[in-house]
Amino acid sequence: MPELPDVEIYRRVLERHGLNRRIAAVEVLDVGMLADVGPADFARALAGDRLTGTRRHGKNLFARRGRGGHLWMHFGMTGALAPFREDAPAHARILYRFEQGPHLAYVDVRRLGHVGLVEDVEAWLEAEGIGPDALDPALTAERFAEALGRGRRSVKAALMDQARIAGIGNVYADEILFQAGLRPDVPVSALDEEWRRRLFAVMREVLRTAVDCGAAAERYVERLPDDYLTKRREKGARCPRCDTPLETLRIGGRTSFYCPRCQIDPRG
DNA sequence: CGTTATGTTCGATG
DNA sequence: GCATCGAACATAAC
Repeated sequence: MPELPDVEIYRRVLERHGLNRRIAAVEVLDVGMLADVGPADFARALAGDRLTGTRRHGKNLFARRGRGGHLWMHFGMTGALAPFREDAPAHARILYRFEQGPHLAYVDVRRLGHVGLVEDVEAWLEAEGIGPDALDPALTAERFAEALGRGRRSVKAALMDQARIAGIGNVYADEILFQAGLRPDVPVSALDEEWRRRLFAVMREVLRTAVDCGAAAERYVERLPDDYLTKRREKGARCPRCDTPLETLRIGGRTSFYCPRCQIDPRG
């Protein structure tokens, strides 16, 4: 589930296994994953180099290269970064081989992710139109409130808009709205400052909790608090708080789970 | 076979 | 101009 918490875990994987080690070779097993760079240039840029630092912004992961510039990864819907020693994991698309294992594999079943080279991260984020990271300490409640906007757009669509706040996807948007007690289809124009502050605090809490529970790990969902909606994301499930059957909505082509009793529309 | 799935982008439509 | 909707991308699981 590569949303912010999952990508944060991959950042830690990269930090732990990929930093300051000489890259012996890069194997591009699927050229289609590369964005704006050919396999030969990509491999040549990294082979012999070292990664000297990591950074995550929203769902994007960057690794600083010793020679300058950065390696960039986006995980799409099914991407992951996994260490391996002998055989590469199933659906591995790019292998980063170090002189001694473990090596790292960029894995992506559906191949909707992208990998490439980025020179200047700040300039790249600006050019891509990506908003402030949801967990950036510099993101204040005031900036968050402003970023949500004031239009007719639904609060869920706004939360998932990477140009406004970067890092939230379908699953965590539903969780944040459940924990905040807000229906997903409420237009942002209906949110007063108090609701915006509440949404901000809940967003931080939910994302931090997901990271702390080891997002992206096998069966990490089980470690989430019992009152988390994410544990019940399936048809016919009931609200973890009041046992009311959950309902679904389609917003932006994606399914939204919500509790019709615990989540309200501030307009009444 | 049909439906759905954590993301993003693009073209069409309101 | 802005927001929304469906389709597309590609693959697996139920």
